[in-house]
Amino acid sequence: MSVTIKDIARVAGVSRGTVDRVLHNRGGVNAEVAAKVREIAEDLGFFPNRAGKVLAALKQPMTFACLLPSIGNPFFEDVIAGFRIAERELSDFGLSIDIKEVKSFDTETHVNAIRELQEKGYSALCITSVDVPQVRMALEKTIAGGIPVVCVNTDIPDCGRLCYIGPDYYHAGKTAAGLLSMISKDKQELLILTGSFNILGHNERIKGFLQGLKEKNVPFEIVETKESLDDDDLAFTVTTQALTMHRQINCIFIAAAGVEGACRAVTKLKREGLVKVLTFDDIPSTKKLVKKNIISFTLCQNPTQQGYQAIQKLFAYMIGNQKNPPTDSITNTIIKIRENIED
Amino acid sequence: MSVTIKDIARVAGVSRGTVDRVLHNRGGVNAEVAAKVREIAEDLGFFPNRAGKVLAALKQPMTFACLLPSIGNPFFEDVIAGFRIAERELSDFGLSIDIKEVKSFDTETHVNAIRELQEKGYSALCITSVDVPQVRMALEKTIAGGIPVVCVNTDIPDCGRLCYIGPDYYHAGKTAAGLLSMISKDKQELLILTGSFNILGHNERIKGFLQGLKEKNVPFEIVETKESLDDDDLAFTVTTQALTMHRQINCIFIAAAGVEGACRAVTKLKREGLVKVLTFDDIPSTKKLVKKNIISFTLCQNPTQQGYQAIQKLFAYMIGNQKNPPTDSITNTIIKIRENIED
DNA sequence: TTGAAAGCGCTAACAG
DNA sequence: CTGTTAGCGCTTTCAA
Repeated sequence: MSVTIKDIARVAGVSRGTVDRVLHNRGGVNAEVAAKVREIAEDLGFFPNRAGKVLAALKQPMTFACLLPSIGNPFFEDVIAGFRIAERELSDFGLSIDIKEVKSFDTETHVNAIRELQEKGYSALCITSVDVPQVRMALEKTIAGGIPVVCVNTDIPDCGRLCYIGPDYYHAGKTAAGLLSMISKDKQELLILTGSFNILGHNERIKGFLQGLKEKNVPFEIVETKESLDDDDLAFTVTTQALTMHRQINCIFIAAAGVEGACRAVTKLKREGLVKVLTFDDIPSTKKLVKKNIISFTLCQNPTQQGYQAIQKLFAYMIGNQKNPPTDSITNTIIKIRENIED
Repeated sequence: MSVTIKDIARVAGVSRGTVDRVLHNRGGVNAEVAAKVREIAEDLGFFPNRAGKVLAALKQPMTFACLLPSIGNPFFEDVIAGFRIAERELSDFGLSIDIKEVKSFDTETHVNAIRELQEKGYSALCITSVDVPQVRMALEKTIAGGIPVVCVNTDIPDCGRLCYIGPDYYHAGKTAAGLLSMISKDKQELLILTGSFNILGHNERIKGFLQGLKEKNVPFEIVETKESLDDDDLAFTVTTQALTMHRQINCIFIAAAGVEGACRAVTKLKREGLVKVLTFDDIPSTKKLVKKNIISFTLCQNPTQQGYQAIQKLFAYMIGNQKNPPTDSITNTIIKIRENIED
């Protein structure tokens, strides 16, 4: 049995209330007494018991708010699923979760959403947003107001967030290059399709991909680079144009959404098998295309784990689990081909 | 705030003690009263609060025993790491873990180990063993004696175990075939290296691999099939022999341990690049060989997760988390190449 | 500035 | 057969 505040109180010759006050820096304790208590706690190797804390905390239930640019983006469904799993597991520890969904990565929308959540008095925030000054400032203010924040899927460094849970985009791009170098030794005539030139993650994937090709000595040429704005119809249009104009294209690297649209163009032009398609994530439409062999492989980032871990880490922090202080958690780059796409 | 036994007691007009007795089928309660309590609990949607249970359970701390054939097999180090992570997380819920390591899959050793653990009075067992009648009987007896059992990594069905946590070996073999079909269209002249013809998992991997090749219409011939007994030196010997006798071999499928030995043979005979090597798991020596491009890819099964989940599930069951009754959990088939081997 | 006590939800020991 | 009570570790409130 491990050491409790009761033990500390006994050894220090004070009451449990006093120990509690000291350990939470709640003030109103004689400095000498406080020092003594702290020393004893240290000596005895005291760690608060989570079960006790949780039980006591039940009187003031917690609610976390999650902000996601998920409207119209199926990718986030799995992140939300992760949130919900964690919520269910932690529900009888007094936790509940509200999810605020917005459309797109528009700065103003995000800033407003963050303000709104701050004002509503949530216990903590879990957000996917954009790393721009306005958002960062809004977050800094929230955090200064005592509301901890974790970033999921997209990091916003230097705003005082607790930690980041999500993928390493650059590395994922590089892995795509590694795999491509295994499945083909030909010169790669590339069509690069990105969501937006303004989104860091997409750019990082492309950078990693090109760097990986260089390191692997894969001969390649970038025939075209296009934005899809994560829209399937636009992706269809630009892909059709590119494939028609440049018959030599034999590989499409899709750094973002728009996968279904681009693949529609490939099949419409009857280029299946002639053009390799490399993608990210495994939303339902992408899964289907992997199964149909239109997509060679897709690199996934464990969205459900991201959501799950974010909530768990936040909760552990709130409850004061000092054994595991929050640290960044980079999700693995998971290679999926036809055979393991349903895992 | 959710419904508690206190609520049930109040509504039923009985004491909390009685409710507790009914809910735990501990007997000694008037049948009518019991029925009424049960009905009310059902109506109110009662789920016991884990924090409360855990706190009360602290008076009788639990110890789980884990049985692993891990001596001399580095694969299990990650499984053990998973055990330890779970133990740390659950330590202030009163859990501790003892690990019993044995060498090899010898039946008698396992039966004796199981008997020993049973007699030592552990709260529950978490085992990796062999699916043979003697072991199954030993487990049935343990379970009948009230000690729940989960199987990790290797299943032993029909013995009354709570659940299985581990890979789908057949499926992993099939995935290897899928990947191979992507990286090479040539006829595959195969050397198949297995650990033992008696170990189900190894056989399943081979079956899945061959079935996968057929489905993908990959032309192939099995030049040789050899046992390594999971021993690197033996693997080196048989691989050297096979590669020397049959110069046409261009692909080695290693269904078990012995990876380092087989690869040593490949480099010694200067066949790197000419012979593709396909392996499973990512023990340190395998990682190195993937980085050196000797191994084309290796298929992993998340051993750390296996260990972690096994303990978590067992604990959840013991504490009576009725929201998630224990179910099998098949770990993903994780493809690792040079670029993501360090994930 | 400090102590004492109540209570979070549950279990178990003891009375009756 | 059933109720009462104490207590798991912690927080919080009320007194002093």
